[in-house]
Amino acid sequence: MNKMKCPSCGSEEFTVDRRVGETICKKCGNVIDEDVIDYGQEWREFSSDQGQSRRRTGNPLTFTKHDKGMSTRIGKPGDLYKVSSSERKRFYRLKKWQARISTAIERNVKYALAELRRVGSFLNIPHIAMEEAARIYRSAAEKGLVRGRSMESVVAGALYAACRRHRFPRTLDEISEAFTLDKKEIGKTYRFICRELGIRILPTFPLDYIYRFASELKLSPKTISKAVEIINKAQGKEITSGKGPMGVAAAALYVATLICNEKKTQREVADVAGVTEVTIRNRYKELIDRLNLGDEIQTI
DNA sequence: AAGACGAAAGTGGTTGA
DNA sequence: TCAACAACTTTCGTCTT
Repeated sequence: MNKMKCPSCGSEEFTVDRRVGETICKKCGNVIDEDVIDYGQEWREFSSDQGQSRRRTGNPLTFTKHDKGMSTRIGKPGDLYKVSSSERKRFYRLKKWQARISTAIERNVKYALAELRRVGSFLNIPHIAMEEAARIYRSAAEKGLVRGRSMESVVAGALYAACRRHRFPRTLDEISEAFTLDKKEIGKTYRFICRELGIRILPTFPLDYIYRFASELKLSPKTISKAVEIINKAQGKEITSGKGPMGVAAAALYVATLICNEKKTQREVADVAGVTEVTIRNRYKELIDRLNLGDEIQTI
């Protein structure tokens, strides 16, 4: 191993920031080298077999880049003029082919992922769910499921599915608003791609929604924990099964605000939860009856 | 005047024959 | 493929604060 020297101060000590792939001089902070290999691994090993087969170098694989971050480009922009004129012809041809290899699917996925990133940052989707959504979209595109449907609706469906899978559910309302798409259409494509790709989506739980709704309503921690308590009790008594989880979450929050003297109107709660006041009323009546919450509300 | 309540009719999706 | 169905929505009139 030959020793590197910092060109500006001559120091031989460096730190390597593996996350961004930079080698930095310890003394003067000069960036000596960029794009160094990340020695970490982005995959998980469940057995030594798997570990062997997955071992590789390069940037981490990611599904949120259309080529999974593994693109190969023939020639940087300026390279064409560094070779002799006879070579240049061949070089040019290779470049052209490279462009052609990028098929219609790749192009489509590229645009789709751009859209996905836009909406993802708008809705603050966790990274893991974004990766999942990208993966689902890619599979859908490769199976030709996008044909006959709008690209956006498939992206939206993939995102919806990914969010639910990772227990960060977004409501169809939120997603349809972000995409400016019809709710029904997203629901339809969502079900379609889940069926075709064999994705099994479990029903969501009221608890998955509580924290997000609560923070949108700017509720105090005390009220939130009360709502969580109510949900847990309700689930124990099987009041929640078969009911829409968002309605249950909304009702629990509404009751919690009454108990903790932090009143919100049914309208306010209904709006953030994407259900109607009527649903809240129906649910919260059941909650009060079955959990004997009546006394708690009166003893404020 | 705003919020809560509840009845009644309508919606879209699921299920089972 | 169709009808029954459960949950939820929309709409609207009434009561309460």
